[in-house]
Amino acid sequence: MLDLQFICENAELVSENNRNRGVDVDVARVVELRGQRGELQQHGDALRGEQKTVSKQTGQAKSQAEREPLIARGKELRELVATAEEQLAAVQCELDDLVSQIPNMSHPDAPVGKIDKENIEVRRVGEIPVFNFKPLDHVELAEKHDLIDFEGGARVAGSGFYFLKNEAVFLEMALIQFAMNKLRGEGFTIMSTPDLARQDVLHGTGYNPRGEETQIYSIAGTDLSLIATAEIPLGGLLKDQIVELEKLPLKYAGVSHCFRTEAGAAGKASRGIYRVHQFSKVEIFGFTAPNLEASNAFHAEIVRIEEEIFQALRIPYRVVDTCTGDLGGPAYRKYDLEAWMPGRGDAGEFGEVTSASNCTDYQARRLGVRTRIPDKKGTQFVHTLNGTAVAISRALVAIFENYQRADGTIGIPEVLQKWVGAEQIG
RNA sequence: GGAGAGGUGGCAGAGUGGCCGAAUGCACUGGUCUUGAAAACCAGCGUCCCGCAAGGGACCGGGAGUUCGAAUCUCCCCCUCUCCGCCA
Repeated sequence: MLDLQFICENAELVSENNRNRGVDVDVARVVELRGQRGELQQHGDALRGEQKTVSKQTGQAKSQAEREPLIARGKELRELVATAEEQLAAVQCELDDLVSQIPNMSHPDAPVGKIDKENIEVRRVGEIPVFNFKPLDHVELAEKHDLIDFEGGARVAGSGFYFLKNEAVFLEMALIQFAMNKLRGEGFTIMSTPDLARQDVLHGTGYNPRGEETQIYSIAGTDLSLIATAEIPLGGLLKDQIVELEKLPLKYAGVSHCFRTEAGAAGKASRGIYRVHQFSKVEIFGFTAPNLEASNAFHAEIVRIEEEIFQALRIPYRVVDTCTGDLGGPAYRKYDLEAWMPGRGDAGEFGEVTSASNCTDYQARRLGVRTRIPDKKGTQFVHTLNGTAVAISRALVAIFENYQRADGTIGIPEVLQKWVGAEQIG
């Protein structure tokens, strides 16, 4: 959520940003509603002020005769206040609805574009493997080595679910171990998070469980939903808290299951475990001081760590600067890592494996995470950032496909071998 | 899941219908005193909304209700603690 005052004072700028992001919100209407809200609020405040005075006088009145006209006026005021509050609530409701649709502002250097094709490749790292045989994709490899049971997953929970089997299980745990150790070494507090979250936490982090095209599974009869990422519980961790400035930045790494309905993704359905309803992920989340120097620095740190993880796994990747139309609501700037996946497309393609977003104060404003700055009155919203350390399903695709060998075996990345307890599969 | 006790400012904790945005203590900030510190004393010290400001308003877990008036009474919900049951 953007600051309402900022929106109204920079209506043209906000509208332009909306256009760049492919979002259509009537900003002029927001300005109009804000004016109405101010008037209604002052009107209501005045009525409540009188109500307060009258009720106080009623309490101090000495006789019944003195009291009666005051009580009568009080009854009138109760009606008037109720009406005023209804009007205010209606305006506030429309205002909230519009404001919540306005995306964050964008970094001035973020590429302007509508779709992911317009993202800009920043750099490539690692050697794309050349095979002297026809490489298999991860589904074929998994079948050959009995690593994933898709039929069993479908029987239990439907299409899009799967069982990991054998070395794939150890690989999952090894990737989590590896990422968590790395992050702890970088000074992060490591967490294992709830896999469910309340409605207000979902909303605060920018996820909408009720929308038509929601990615979120909801638990019937409760206000809980399955989380789509540990970003949700980690963001909610400090909901409505005031954090001391000296404690920032707060750096967390959380492992969780992630659940996604993938509604609307039917057309882009892909083979195997690239796009699934459930996977495990180690997520990075940070709260920084409320200034761009602090959050941009932490953003760079997240990207550095993500790259170091994929470098350590020896998987070739490229870094992509996400264009405005592909940023989503909360991000101010976003970098994705795309790993080389030899089994994808006709002759291999890059596929997204991580993303790193600076959400500035957009999430914090909704979540109510604030800090105090000396010499500034009141509180300021902190900046929040999130990034993927490792999404297991996507990482497995990249590992299987890049590490396959002519003899049919699959190598295991050296840094994971001590946890997997083997050097290769097969 | 059952029974009970609770949820008040940064923390502790009083407050059972108007004099309460809220006693008191601790913490914190400034000052006096002191060579300095401590102690003592004095003063200040919540968040949010509207407003250029002066100022006004909201907030005692959340929501609805009763009342001229609710931290205080009623109902629903959430959370915490204790005990019992169940259970990884």
